[in-house]
Amino acid sequence: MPKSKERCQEIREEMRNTILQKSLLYFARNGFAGTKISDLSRNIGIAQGTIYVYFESKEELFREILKLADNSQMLKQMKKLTNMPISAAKKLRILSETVMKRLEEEEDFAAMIALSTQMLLEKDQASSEGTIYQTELYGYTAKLIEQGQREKTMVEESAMKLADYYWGVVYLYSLKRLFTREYEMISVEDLERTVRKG
Amino acid sequence: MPKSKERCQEIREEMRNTILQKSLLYFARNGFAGTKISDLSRNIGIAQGTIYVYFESKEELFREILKLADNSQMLKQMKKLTNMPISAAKKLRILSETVMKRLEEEEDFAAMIALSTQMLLEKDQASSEGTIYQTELYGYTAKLIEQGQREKTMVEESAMKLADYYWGVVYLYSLKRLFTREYEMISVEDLERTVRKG
Amino acid sequence: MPKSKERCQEIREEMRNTILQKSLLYFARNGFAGTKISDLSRNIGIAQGTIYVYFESKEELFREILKLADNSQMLKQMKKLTNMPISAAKKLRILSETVMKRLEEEEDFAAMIALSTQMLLEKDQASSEGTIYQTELYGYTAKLIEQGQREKTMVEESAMKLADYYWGVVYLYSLKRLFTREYEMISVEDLERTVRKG
Amino acid sequence: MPKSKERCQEIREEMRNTILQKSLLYFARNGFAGTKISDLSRNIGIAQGTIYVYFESKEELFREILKLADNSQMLKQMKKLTNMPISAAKKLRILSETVMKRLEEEEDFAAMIALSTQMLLEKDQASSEGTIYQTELYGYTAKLIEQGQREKTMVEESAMKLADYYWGVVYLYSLKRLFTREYEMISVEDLERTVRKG
DNA sequence: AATGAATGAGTGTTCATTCAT
DNA sequence: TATGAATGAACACTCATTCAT
Repeated sequence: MPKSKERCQEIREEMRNTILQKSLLYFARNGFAGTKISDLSRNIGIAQGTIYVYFESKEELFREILKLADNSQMLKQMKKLTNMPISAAKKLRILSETVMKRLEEEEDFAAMIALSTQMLLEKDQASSEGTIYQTELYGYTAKLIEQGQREKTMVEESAMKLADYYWGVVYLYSLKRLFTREYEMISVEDLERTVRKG
Repeated sequence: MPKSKERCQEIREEMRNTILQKSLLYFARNGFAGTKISDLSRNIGIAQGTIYVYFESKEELFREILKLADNSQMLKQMKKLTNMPISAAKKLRILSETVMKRLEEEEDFAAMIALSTQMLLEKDQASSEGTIYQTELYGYTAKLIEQGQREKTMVEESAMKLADYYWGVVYLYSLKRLFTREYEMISVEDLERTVRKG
Repeated sequence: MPKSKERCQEIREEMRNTILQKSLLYFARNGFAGTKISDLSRNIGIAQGTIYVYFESKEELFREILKLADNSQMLKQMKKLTNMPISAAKKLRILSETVMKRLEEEEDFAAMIALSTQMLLEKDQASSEGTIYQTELYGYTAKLIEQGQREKTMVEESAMKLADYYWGVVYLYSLKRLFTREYEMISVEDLERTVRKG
Repeated sequence: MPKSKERCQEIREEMRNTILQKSLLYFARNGFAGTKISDLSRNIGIAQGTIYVYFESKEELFREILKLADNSQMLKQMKKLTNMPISAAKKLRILSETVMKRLEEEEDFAAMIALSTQMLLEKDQASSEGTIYQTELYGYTAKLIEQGQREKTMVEESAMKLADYYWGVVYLYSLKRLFTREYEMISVEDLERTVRKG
């Protein structure tokens, strides 16, 4: 009596997601070289071999995690925000509140930010796949800042540099979220001061 | 012409420093797990065995590097700054200018900041040796901020949190300095906005 | 309509034989170590687990295959041949024609020869089960050759050595049959020259 | 005091050859899949890691062994033999005596024949590198046989098929040499009967 | 002191086998 | 009974460390 094909597929998908999600956190905290398959599998609660049922190698697993960490969701929100008929200051507030809330509530979000920003940092090659969304995200943020500059609410400097600064600080507090138990999260206002005028 | 004892000692000291300095950069860029002794020694231009003439193990080498990265020099400047009879805003300017200048000019400084901040992040145990100075540095910075708060030039929030934020941003741009070839460094004003009032 | 016990048994027997026959070829081509259960089951067109319904282990499956490859049929023919009142030369011709015909027509025969001869080669221990028939076959062939030596049609050398030579060449062309697509099969006369006098 | 570059190179060459030679026998006897690096290194009397100092992988080691087993020496002799002003029968005798003598005296020769013939068998792709010499060897042997056919001393059949048969028998007795302790080696005359007329 | 070949414990990966469905 | 996902022991390979030179 063979298992139903559908149920099988379902189980596979479930396990694959479990591995991806747990690995996301593990890799974000320990880095690629610092992650041992033996530790990782123990952490997930499966046998080492099981990982290789779903992924060809440690490297492939890592690459798949980076795809997850592409922040396409964040990007989608940014696009929507861009087209809204409100002031840049208000847009920034919405963005910052969303980001800080997710950072607090979702450990995975922090891990995704951490990993994708690290990739952006460590690789000068613009070709790396997982970073397309990231740089696009920066682009939209820069546009938001430019609007703010026209409205005299944002600092008069290279918008791209400021966008990079803003998301850099988000990266910084993603690291804090991931590594330290007790820490003081900065406020939305603190984050906004990276780009806001007086 | 036998070498004098002193000359011998001198040569030893020289090699030891070369190893430490080159390793500092290598570890800062690749992390502890990501650094192979084989790669490291090739990068330094010596044989693998030579490292073990000067250091007992990879771990000991790393610990010695962390000692180097203790930023005692920065701390000394902070202490001096604290006692100067000038406004907090001016003190902050002096500090920020020094930091940004060193960041630009000395790659080693960036590496030291990167490593010591990472240690602070990754280890919740306050006991870790290399981080004493670091936290002391934060303490002095908090005092500076508190002065600024009394003088109404600094943001009215937990001074320790703000100090942490300030040095966090310094860490962020240390990473940029270490990893990316082309990047826009933030200005002293950008850095100061982490703690300064409008 | 519940299946009858017999029908059930029949189906079992059928599957078991399918596995044995397909495995025979697979093992003959890839060797024991070179055969993966995953590849083998894919080749047969069943799930990996199914093999373990019929056989306890890879080793047991291999042992069962060797039993199949015992060439008892060949041996029976040899016995019959031995007692026939004809010249050794004629007997040899009948044997050789049968062998070469089966080699050409039945891939399984080639696989059986290949596996059983390999066992004979690789194991010095005469105790190994699957090789009893084989050595018996060699014995009867030696007798045939001895008759030929008396009749002056066979080479005057150790009959056992010549029998071994004869079947060695059969093994050789079993390998060709198994591994190469395009090859020239030797003729019956070529084979017979291993033992026949000019 | 660094080791002299020359001595170092020498030591490396020596160890590399030891590994190659010992592995040749091990692979010939156990096949690629049946050879474990752990067993192999124990057999050689070195640590597992040492193999990877000299070869990138088990596969590369095997490829290098196949290059060794290319029988270029045998080929050279064949070329010389071809041009000698003597009868094909005499050439065949010289060839056969050389081959049988080496088979008896040099276990490595048997291993080389075994491995290179197996490669020839298992790979239909004519592109495989290690088999160039082998097929060339067959070509020269076929020429020798053709000369014999003109001189009426060799069997009147496809010369290439006969050459293949001749070397097939050599392969067969290489296997016996490698696998069995006590065996009767065929005589030079036995071997020659593969191609010689009455 | 400096070297780099050799080592073997430790890591990534495979594969025969099990087991819930 | 048949399945194929899950397992973990065994295997290939790496790398921090040692040691003869």
